[in-house]
Amino acid sequence: MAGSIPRATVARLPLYLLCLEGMSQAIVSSDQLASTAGVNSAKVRKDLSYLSPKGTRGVGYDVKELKQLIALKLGRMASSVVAIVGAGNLGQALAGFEGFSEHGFTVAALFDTDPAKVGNTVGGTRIYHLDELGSVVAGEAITIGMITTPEGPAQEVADKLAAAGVRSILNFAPAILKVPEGVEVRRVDLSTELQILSYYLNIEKDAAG
Amino acid sequence: MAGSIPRATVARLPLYLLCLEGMSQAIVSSDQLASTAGVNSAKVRKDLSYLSPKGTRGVGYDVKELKQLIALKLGRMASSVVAIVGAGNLGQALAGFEGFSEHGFTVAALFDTDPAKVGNTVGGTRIYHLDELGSVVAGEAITIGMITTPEGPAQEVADKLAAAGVRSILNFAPAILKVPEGVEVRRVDLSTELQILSYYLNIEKDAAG
DNA sequence: TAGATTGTTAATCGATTAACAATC
DNA sequence: TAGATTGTTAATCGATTAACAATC
Repeated sequence: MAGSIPRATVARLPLYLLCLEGMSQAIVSSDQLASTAGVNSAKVRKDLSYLSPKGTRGVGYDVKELKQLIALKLGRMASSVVAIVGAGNLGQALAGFEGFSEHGFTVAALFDTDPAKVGNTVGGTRIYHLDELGSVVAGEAITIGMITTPEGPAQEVADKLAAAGVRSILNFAPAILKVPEGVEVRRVDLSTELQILSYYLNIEKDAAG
Repeated sequence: MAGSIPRATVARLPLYLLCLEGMSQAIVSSDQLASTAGVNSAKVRKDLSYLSPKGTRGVGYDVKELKQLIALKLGRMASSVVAIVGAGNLGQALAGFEGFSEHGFTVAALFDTDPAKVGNTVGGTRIYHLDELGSVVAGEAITIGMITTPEGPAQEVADKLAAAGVRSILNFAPAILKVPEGVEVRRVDLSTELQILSYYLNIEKDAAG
């Protein structure tokens, strides 16, 4: 079963893909990939073994084959359609982010409640009113939702996304969302990241001082 | 020594803080905090025990006291000064992100190489030329750098930040950065997050179909 | 005292990695 | 065959959590 890949391994697959994309060679060894990715080579081999063995002993892995295999496992072959809720600075920035299309994601719609924004387009993507969420999600076959609203409306937006059938949410709002069973939420909290950085900055100072 | 707090615990402290900030009550039990944060209550108690015991048996934790204690441990009492390199959509969005100032971070400068942007201000923050990085970092006492450039120049920017004495980098570019010993990098890769989401989206479909 | 909840121990779990047989 | 590197085992490590004595 596909679900038997450990979460830690799944989280590293995009990293390996990123490393492979920057390589010009045809064959790569686990040692090379490991040092590029900054991890242990045994870990690389173990991680890749979940994909079904694709390396050649004594030689290494075929870069092109490996890229396809990882992309396939990540479900990237069938392009996913994304909606962004919250057409503020961050939402608009994400709507224009080229990295998404490079990895098989299409931003099909932005949503907001501001009448001054609704109806406009950002980089070719139309801004709809939040009330239209249900019909647009269905019409555009949207499977991933990104929440870029402030903290206040985040939970309500999550509820609407879940009700519309969206099962994957990437949450940029500084809020802990309650969602029904079966909905996967990943939180990307910029101040959390900064606070973690800040902690290590300070213990370094302590150690030095 | 401060560094003896496990990395997994450090990564959860901002989450607890976020949960506590949303609470109106004066006292909270590990059970309540755990269910709000979505983790096990034994984990909460263990995590908090690294801060030095602050709870009262039979009662719980004082919310206000706990907030201050976590903030203190995270080094947030002394506000950190941030530079953002790359004044594109994402960089400008981050420069205007209120969440930073709410958590004791000040964005002191943006950097870019585009002559059309240099000299402008975004939400009160000035855009400098990348060549001025060294002097501005020193002058503004910048300790954290955020890289919001495309993949191409990301490594060069990291080199310049490290050379300027910045020891904490938050990297939004889809690139694996090589940095000197002692520099902490956290990568925030939006397509990585989407790919992980996409994986779980697909195994769910497999299980259902 | 009786009830509640912490702080901590010890068992468990899962992830990491050294080591090496398999094999190209 | 000799050299290299995979795939996998088994040991190790660190994080999680059930359980409970301590104690408010």
